[in-house]
Amino acid sequence: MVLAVKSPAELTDLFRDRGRKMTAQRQALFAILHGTEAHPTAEWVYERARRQMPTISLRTVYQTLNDLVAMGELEQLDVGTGSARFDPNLAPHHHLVCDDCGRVQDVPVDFPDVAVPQEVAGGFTVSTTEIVFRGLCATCAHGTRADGTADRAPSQSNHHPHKECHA
Amino acid sequence: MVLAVKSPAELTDLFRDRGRKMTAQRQALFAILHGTEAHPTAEWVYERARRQMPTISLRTVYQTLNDLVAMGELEQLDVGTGSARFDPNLAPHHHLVCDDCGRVQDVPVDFPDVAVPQEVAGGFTVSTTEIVFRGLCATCAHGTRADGTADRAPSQSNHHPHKECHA
DNA sequence: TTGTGAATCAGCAACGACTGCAGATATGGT
DNA sequence: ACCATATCTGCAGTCGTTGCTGATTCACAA
Ligand SMILES: [Mn+2]
Ligand SMILES: [Mn+2]
Ligand SMILES: [Zn+2]
Ligand SMILES: [Zn+2]
Repeated sequence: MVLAVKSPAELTDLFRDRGRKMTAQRQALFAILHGTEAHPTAEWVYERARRQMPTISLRTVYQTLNDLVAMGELEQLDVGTGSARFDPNLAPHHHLVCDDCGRVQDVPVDFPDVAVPQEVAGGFTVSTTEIVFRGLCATCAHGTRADGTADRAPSQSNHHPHKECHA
Repeated sequence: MVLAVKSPAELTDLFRDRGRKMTAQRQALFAILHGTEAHPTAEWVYERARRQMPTISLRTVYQTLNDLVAMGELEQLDVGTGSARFDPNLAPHHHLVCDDCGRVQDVPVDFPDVAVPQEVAGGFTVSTTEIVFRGLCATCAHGTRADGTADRAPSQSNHHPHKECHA
């Protein structure tokens, strides 16, 4: 575990400080987020929340996740797996992404030499640097046959993540 | 200009070699792709194609772009700007992305030191490394006021690219 | 407690990007 | 010219996400 989102109590205070109300829905979502160190999608958070609160709406999950992102308590990433991932790790870091199942794993390593040389920047002002390493996770790599062909959708697959493969 | 997609004639040969037919639609699209070194979206290619061939369908544009990607003559990237970008530059390189207008610019620089250390890889097999530098392009940076606030949608804007800002 | 107004929620329609489908059309070898 | 089939067009459908709106709930005060 590297760094998780703040505790439900702390997030509650943050919301209250901003003059916002506290609701059972937010409490439930805060607890779920605090209990995971993965990179969940909105849909995954929704499924989790529904277990405790069957009437919660997907709309509210998106709303709350967006609020937390706007407050800087959660980061949103788009690694091209179809839906946005929400990252509780606020420390600067990079990611490994499985091309097959969509699993996302932190790479808490700093690469100080990575910078855009003046001559190619063309007036661009760089504020963030995101590195995505793509490949196969340990689980998906095992599905490779001796002849090198994979037993799963190969190149431009839609790589729909397997259930629970939201890490 | 770093590297453009192959000429219409060469692409035609490639298609014919694979037993595929040549059509006016493909010819038009090949010409458009060969004439741009930017990172166009399917929609942008469609608008261009429509000028010469008003009846061409967006479906055909997607089809052809997908075909070229499958043949390795074009690369597809998702930099989180809403729609896929198609990249005629097949040489390994990275990208600068404007958070405001969505402009994409090549960074033809190799960073040999960027690798995932064994201890954090967790069994992952890395096949590609993509670096995205985010910030503001020269044009969008000019819209900043003296007090530091921007005159455009700030943080979580939908960053709809300006028209023609497809570079 | 009870009242009040604003914040929030649930549900559903709509949206943008993209794909599946099927009937119409065009290609290229004979 | 003829035919088999690759391709094209148009449209419906999917997926992730957001807009809208009436109903509900919270926070605070009377
Ligand atoms: Mn992360
Ligand atoms: Mn490029
Ligand atoms: Zn995997
Ligand atoms: Zn810009």
